[in-house]
Amino acid sequence: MTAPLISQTEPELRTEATTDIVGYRLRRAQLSVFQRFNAAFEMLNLRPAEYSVLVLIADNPGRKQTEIAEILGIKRANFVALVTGLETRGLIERQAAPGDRRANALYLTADGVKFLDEARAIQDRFEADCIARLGGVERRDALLRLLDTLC
Amino acid sequence: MTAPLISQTEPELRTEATTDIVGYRLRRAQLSVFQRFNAAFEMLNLRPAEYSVLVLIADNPGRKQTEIAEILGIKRANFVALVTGLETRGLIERQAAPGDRRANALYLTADGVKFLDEARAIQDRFEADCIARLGGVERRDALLRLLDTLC
DNA sequence: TATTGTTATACTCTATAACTATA
DNA sequence: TATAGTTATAGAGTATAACAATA
Repeated sequence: MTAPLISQTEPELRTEATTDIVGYRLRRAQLSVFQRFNAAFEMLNLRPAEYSVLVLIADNPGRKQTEIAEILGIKRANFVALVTGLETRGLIERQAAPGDRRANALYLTADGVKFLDEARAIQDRFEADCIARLGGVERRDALLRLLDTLC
Repeated sequence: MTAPLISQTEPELRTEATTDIVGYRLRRAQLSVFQRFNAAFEMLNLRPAEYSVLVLIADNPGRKQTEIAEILGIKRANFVALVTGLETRGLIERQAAPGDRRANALYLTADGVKFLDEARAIQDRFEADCIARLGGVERRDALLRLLDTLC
């Protein structure tokens, strides 16, 4: 019922004032999910942001770098290295944007399409695991709605 | 009902495949909450991790550096600079730990206690704002439960 | 031998300023 | 003059290895 007055092992720390806080729990959950994501994508050597970029390019071929970066909240200066990395791996291409010679239009390569097929399969399994942990699709949707109110 | 076949402004990007994902929404919500936290604590010049450290020391005076660091998931090597920063500001003290001359026992100073009073007041208002955004304490609790399943 | 605090180091992510070529 | 991409740079946060003092 109550804690023993004298603990024989290490006395527990009082953590409620720090841990019963929305921001703290959000951070811990996000770190945990990203760690599992990185483990799942270790063989593909793909970061969460890189996965998002590939999917966005696949679903919106020919868009400019800045457009893709903006959606993900990545500064265009920091987006350069990310795009260069994916291009060096042969997954995407920078092409001349029609009508604006300053801009790069982004496209998946054939290798990028194949690679993304694998990545999407892994992500689908990963998302299914998240949904299972949450206790079903309804609870996943409830979580997303709650998270949106915090943005 | 449906989108116009020809858009007169910028055609919208398809983002569902990236944005309807637990990890992505978690990251966006966490960044948003931390940005507001940092804005609220700008006048106190206090980071989220620093606030947590002060609260943990206040509620567990005399604990060793490693104990506090472990709870927050901070490597003890990285914890040194954080503790030194708070000590340099006169908010906490490293004292000799009784019974173990290797360890530092952490305590709030008198200034630290006063400072933490202010910080706690700000945090209480901040948490109340989070609860209001979420739509009440029940929904906040529901969110925390859902987040825990992901850890 | 193992642990505490520490230093050094490196890698990621993020933020800003400034340059170039185009618009 | 403004914008797209780029470079350089600096600051957080995080990770590992290694050392001295102590257990």
